[in-house]
Amino acid sequence: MAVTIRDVARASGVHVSTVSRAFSAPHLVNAETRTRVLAVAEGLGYRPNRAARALTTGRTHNIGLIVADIANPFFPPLIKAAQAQARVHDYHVYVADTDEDPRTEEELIRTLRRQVDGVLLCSPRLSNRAIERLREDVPFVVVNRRIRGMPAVLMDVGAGARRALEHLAGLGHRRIALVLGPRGSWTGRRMRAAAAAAREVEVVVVGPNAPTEQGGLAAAERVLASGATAVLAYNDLVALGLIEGLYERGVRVPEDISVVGVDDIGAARLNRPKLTTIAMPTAAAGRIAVDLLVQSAAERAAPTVASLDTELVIRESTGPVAGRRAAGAP
Amino acid sequence: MAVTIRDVARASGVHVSTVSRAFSAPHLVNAETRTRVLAVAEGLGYRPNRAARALTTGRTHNIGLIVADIANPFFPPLIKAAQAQARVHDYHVYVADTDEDPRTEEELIRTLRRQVDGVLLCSPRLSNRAIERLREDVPFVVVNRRIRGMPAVLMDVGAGARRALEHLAGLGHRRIALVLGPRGSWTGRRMRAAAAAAREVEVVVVGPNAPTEQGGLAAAERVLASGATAVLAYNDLVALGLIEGLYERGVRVPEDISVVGVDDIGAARLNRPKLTTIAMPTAAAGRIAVDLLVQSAAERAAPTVASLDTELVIRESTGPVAGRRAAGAP
DNA sequence: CCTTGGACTGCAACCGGTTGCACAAAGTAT
DNA sequence: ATACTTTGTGCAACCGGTTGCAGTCCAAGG
Repeated sequence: MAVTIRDVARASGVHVSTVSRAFSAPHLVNAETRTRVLAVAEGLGYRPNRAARALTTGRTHNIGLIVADIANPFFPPLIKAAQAQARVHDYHVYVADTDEDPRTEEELIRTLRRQVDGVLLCSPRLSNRAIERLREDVPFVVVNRRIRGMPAVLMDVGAGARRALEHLAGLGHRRIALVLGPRGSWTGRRMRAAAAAAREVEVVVVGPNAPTEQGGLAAAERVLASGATAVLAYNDLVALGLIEGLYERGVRVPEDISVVGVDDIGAARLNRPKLTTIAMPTAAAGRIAVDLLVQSAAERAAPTVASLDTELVIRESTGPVAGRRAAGAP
Repeated sequence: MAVTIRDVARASGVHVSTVSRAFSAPHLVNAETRTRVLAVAEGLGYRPNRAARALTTGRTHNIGLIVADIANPFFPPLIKAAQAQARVHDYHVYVADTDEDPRTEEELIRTLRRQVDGVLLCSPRLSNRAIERLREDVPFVVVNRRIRGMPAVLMDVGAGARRALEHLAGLGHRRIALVLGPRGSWTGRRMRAAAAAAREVEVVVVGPNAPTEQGGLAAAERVLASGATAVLAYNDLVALGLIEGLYERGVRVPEDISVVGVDDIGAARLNRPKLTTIAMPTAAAGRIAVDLLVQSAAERAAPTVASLDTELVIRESTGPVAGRRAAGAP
């Protein structure tokens, strides 16, 4: 059916092992033999069968990319970058979605385990303990989670949150609601820590919530009840949902309440008011995570942790606190 | 290293072939032998190696999913659904992004060819001829493209565009700009056909454009020059970019110009004004496409073409033509 | 001239499963 | 009791590559 290494060997009058080496160990074969073999292979449209190769070498040249929700706009740029970078290393990427469910996540890792050289775990919902157990079976690189002894790519939301709180404080806000996402989220904890350390502002926590527009929408009531004049939301979806919920209740953003999101998804730029948000370097994270994975699959280097900077992008959803504005414009 | 079928065979006192059959041909093995073997396998944490299995059976249980741009919000719901449905059939999904480049697309298909049982081509940029040539090597299912003799999942944008034009005509619009996407797009052609067939409205074509916010933004000038009072955009991103561009020029939506998008991406609901748009059943398309692929890989049935309905979702970006409104509210 | 070593290439085992075939045991028809 | 099925299992070849080992050829060194 498909053209195999034996077809190439026959057509070029050498043994299969020579063909094999022409592809995967060029220095072991005579230069002109090699070019001849490659030419024949090209002519026949031969491509090595990766499954067969994986069987002997133990390297599949596949990586698994596991995310909680592909449709969450935070992930696609990361997936895109990871997939592109994987191609650079001649790797293919399995993408799998856990639907935010830790059990699905674990099962996914188990089935993927033997078909990949490593797994990229993006904002995993699994416990540290579970992840450490599974790591016996397959190398991991985690994104936005810190697990000791495990390579990771972190985005510095803590610093971003700090800057956001300063920004809000500078606008005169003194009581700020932190609208969190799912329980046990690493980024959520970083935001919480930043909030706890903040001087001059008082932070009230609202949550946990679903990390979606719905979650934000549902949190609107409690945000109003909290008496906060500004909000730092778990992510942009929550922020946008929240703005929608506030709007429905006749509360204006930023006139009545300021809102800051996290991620800088496309909709943050498109929405009106345009969202002030902490931009996450998702594409860079995807690229670097793949590099770490490929590298950690190849060598036994010490696990690297990359920390990427975030950036506060100030747009239209934040403004001076209501009282101050009135005072400023007599 | 990893536990293999031989480990299981040894531990349960049977031959490897019996273990193999316990998994993949249950009816050929004694019921109690089978349960014993499965129990041992479970205890050892055995999972069959798919690469090895693929080698003999010729079925990889992988499918390739090729899209032009993962980050384009049209695709993630489709990818998510496809991936979930694949799991139902015990398939894994490679996701690959062509960056809108036909050459990349072709190369991707070539490298994936032997590692998958079939490829899902979503809104391919490749020519029909090229696709027909490649199909010798691997079964395809195409989404939003019609190629004779090839299974396909189509979303009926034509009907959607017709309804959108009727909706606009009903609001008094007589001159409508059709802001297209990339040259040679199937959905673009359907929209064009629907526009050409429209009675009572005059349609002017603006394009081609990039299928992105940038494309829409860049088209704003030409839309204004066209003298149209309403716009049907290639997709929601273009529509949102266009609205932004109009807004920058002091033109209001829907007060001055009405805009209809296509896709119903998340941002369409979040944007203000909320976008009137033709909702595409992307999740259903992903699910059905996988079913067709799995089925066409298994049997040699006649290629099926599934056509899915679209729905016009009327929100806030469309309204009565400016003159009429004035007349209606004296 | 013989030895040594390097550069190539072939041979064959092996990776982890699947599957056609042979065969034994048990059940059924005659 | 004999012949014929049926059922369950083992044997071994095979899928398409990789790789350690051995053998050949030739150039350089002694």
